[in-house]
Amino acid sequence: MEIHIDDDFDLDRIHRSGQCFRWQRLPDGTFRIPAGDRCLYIGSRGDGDYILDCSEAEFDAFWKAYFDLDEDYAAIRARIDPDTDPFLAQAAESGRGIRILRQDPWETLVSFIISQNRNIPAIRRSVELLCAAAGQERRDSRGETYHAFPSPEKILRLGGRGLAECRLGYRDSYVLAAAQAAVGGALSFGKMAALDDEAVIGELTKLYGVGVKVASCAALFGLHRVNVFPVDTWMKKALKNEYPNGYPFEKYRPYNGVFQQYIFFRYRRPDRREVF
DNA sequence: AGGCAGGCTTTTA
DNA sequence: TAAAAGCCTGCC
Repeated sequence: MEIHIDDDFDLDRIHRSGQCFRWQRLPDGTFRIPAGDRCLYIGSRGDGDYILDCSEAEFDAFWKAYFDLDEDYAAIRARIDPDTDPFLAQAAESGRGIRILRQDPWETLVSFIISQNRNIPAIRRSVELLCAAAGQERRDSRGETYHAFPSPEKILRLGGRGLAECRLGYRDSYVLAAAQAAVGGALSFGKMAALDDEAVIGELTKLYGVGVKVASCAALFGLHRVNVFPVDTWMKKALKNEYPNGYPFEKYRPYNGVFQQYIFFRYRRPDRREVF
């Protein structure tokens, strides 16, 4: 099917924004996007026109929400006053087209547990190894195989020995603990719907191996808490350099998480070997 | 109590 | 050798 998108929407920038680790950019510029147990091919035809390999019914039922297409990101960017915050205005311009995807909470949590103390290529590799080891094998519309992201049960079944082959290092016990919590009921994303952002992060940081940073990423990218502002090593540098007198969180509510993505995108120095 | 140093796996510049 | 979208433990 084909769609037209007027609002900010830049697949390449979303791919490089560090919120998703399974997207692949094919040589022809098309993106292959495994998400949950689905896989989409989407390509730009220019002028906001896109071609997708799914039906309109599947687009309406899943991908429209996945890309957060009901949100007006141009309007969010317009909240920035370039005269009072020139750095953020510049960052938003460099990241124009980034959207906060509505990714699966479990997949997002595990991906960001895996992310700690690693660079993005290494994260991608481990996530793919995990999916290949424990995720259900499927075929996309081109007949290529891909693997769904494994459920907590499947990760438990894989066990510590299988996880070790995913090169998670010391993080494998964290992933296992999260899977146990999910199966045992201690971790329930459904119950978090009633909680405010702070309480959500409080719940997530109860998990072994999940600190404030990973919990913030899971909340922002997996639970779409768009006011949550993850602070990692890059953001620390950015805040120190650009906002020595403090960052105006109150001013940018309730979209602090969106602006965090612009700043992160502007500030992060990608590894030279990152192939996009 | 809350802050801090050191350790933890793996990979790559 | 150091650093990479960190977190845990132990010590003070």
